[in-house]
Amino acid sequence: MIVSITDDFDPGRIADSGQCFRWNKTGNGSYRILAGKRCLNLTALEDGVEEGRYGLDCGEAEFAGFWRDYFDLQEDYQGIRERIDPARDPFLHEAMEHEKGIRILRQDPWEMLVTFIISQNRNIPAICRSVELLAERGGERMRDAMGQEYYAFPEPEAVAALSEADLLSCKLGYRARYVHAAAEAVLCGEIDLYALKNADEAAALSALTALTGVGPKVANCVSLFGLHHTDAFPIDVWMKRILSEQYPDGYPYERYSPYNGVYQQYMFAWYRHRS
DNA sequence: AGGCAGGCTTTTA
DNA sequence: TAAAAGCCTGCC
Repeated sequence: MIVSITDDFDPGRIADSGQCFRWNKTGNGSYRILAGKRCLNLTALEDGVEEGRYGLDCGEAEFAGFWRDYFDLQEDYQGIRERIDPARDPFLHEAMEHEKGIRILRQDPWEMLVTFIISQNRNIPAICRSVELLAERGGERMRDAMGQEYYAFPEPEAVAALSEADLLSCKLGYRARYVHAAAEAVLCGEIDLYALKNADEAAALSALTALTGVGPKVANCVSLFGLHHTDAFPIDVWMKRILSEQYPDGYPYERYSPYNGVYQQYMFAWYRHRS
């Protein structure tokens, strides 16, 4: 099917934003997107008809039932950008001008929990490789609409069933036991990730950080990318630099609520591209 | 109590 | 060799 997207939407910037690790570039303006058990092949159409047209290898029902929500298409990102006064916050304004097109995907909380546990102390290529290896070890083998093979993201049951050697072979290192513990915690009901979607932000963060290997940074990433709590504000080494360099007198969290996490994404991406 | 140093697997530049 | 979307443990 073909879809027209008029609001901010730049697949290249989303793929590069560090919120998803299973978007593979397959051509000029084309991406193969894996999410949970699903796969979507997306291509930007340069047919001169109008801007923002994309070809998708799924039908209307699949799009309406899953992908529209996944891309957060009901949200108005242009409106979120326009809340910022350029004179009052020139750095954020500059970041948004350069990184326009980023959206906060509505990804699966379990997938985000495991992915961001894996992310700690690693760079993006290494994270992608480990996630892919984990999917190969524990995920169901699937075929997309074109018959191409891929692996679903493994369910908690499958991850819990993997041996320590299996997990170590995914290049997880010391994170292997954290991933296994997270699977056990979900299985035994120690944490209910889906219930956290409706919990308030503080409750979600404290439930997440109670898990072994999950600190404030990972918990905020899971909250922002997996629970779609748009006020969650992950602070990593890059954001620490941004906050100290650009906001020495403090960052206006209150003023930017409830979209702190969205603004964080623009700043994070821009700071990395600029330096 | 709360802050801080050191260690941790592996990959990448 | 240092750094990478960090966290845990032990020590003070």
